[in-house]
Amino acid sequence: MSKQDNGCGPRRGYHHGRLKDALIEAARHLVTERGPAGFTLSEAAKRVGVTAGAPYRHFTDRADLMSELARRGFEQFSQRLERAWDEGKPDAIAAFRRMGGAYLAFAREEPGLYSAMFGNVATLSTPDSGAAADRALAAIRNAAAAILRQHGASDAGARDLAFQIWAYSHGVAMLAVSGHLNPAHDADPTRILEEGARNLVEMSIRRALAGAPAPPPSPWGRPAT
Amino acid sequence: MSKQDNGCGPRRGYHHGRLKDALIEAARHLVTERGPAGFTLSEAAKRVGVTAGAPYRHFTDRADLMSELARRGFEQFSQRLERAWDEGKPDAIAAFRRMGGAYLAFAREEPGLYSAMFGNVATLSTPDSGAAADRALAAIRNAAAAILRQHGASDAGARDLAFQIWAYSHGVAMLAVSGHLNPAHDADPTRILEEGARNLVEMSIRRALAGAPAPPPSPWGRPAT
DNA sequence: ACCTGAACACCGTTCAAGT
DNA sequence: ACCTGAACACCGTTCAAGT
Repeated sequence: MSKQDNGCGPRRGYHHGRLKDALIEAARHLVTERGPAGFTLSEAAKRVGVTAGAPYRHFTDRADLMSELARRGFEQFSQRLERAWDEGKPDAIAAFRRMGGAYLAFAREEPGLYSAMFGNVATLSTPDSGAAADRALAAIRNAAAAILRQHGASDAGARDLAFQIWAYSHGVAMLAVSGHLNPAHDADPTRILEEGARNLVEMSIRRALAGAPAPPPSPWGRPAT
Repeated sequence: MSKQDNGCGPRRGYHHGRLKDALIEAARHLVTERGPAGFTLSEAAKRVGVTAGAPYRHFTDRADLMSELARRGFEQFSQRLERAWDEGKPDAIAAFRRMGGAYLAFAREEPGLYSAMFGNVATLSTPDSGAAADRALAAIRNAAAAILRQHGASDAGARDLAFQIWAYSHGVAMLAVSGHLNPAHDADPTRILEEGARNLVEMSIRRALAGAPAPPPSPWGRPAT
């Protein structure tokens, strides 16, 4: 690897060497700077010093590159969630709160990447990126099950709790990233996420301990007696 | 209005007459068919039988049209939420559940429009569309306050509950629309929304009745005793 | 006041030709 | 095997010119 560069910036020789990685890296930067819609294949190619047609040797089209970017995003995302969880130490509740913080932090640090990951259906519905997304959900489900068990409840409701926590985190993250939830308006995303997640978890524990894993569709407001 | 058409399809005379409305209507269809990213100013112009430059007599640019589309979307959205709420009849809980159903139904019936509304920050951050969005949130907050009051609690926590419900509904709606939450995978969006929203509401009532409107940041899992 | 027509820069994509 | 160069259709945007 004497004639090729480090993957960032134009290269010298005729062949690039690591064009695929370099393009994805450039795409990540573009998406961070200008959002998923602002990303352009041509500009990514130009940034790594290559012609507009060159990417088609490595990706079938623009959507394919986006999908690969999303896949890597999900992989990184899952790792950060798992690291924050840290096997549930020192206890499931504390670890779970850390994971919630990591979720929101990722979305806010990389809003473009996060939007690309969860943006369009078609963009990321390749099998690979789907599997990576599943891993993130699995991390949440794993944590939910640990919390229920630690509180002496059956973890039968872990799946539902995980979906609730995921949807809630996603909603808070998206609203925060899109500016609908601003601290100035007395709506600090971190606080909203913490309190709502706590409510979902606590209620889930209560129901599990009450022995009604799937309460029938009755009018709510008070627990089914 | 003898020489102009009904706003859909090509017109006959030199002047269109209702170009602005016709363009927005065409945009709505395009966004429904192909998503917010698939919408093209040129095609909208072509569909209503006008040159590509004509829209610039009514909109400053593509983003301006999108913003106006989002504004109308929010207006419609707010109306549907308010209609579903129906002044809280017959009781706040039942009305609230109806509103949740209306929320999800809107997002699923008009996924493109919903994505456009909540998609990009810059796209809809005009004052007008912001105000329309606020109206939707106000409807939710109003319902939250009614629920708390009906249960003999102070409505001081209505604002927080509204944000929680909104974020949760948004998360479920987005995951459902983007295909991450599919019924086949044992994750029916309607059920997830119902159960989670119920948990948030019930927990909020419990806390309000316990007299702790804003619990301090203590490790959760059990209510602050 | 409202729209056309032509123009410009830019983008996605293809493909024969170069290394 | 990998990239260039030229080409095509398309898009956003501008603007002088038409009605």
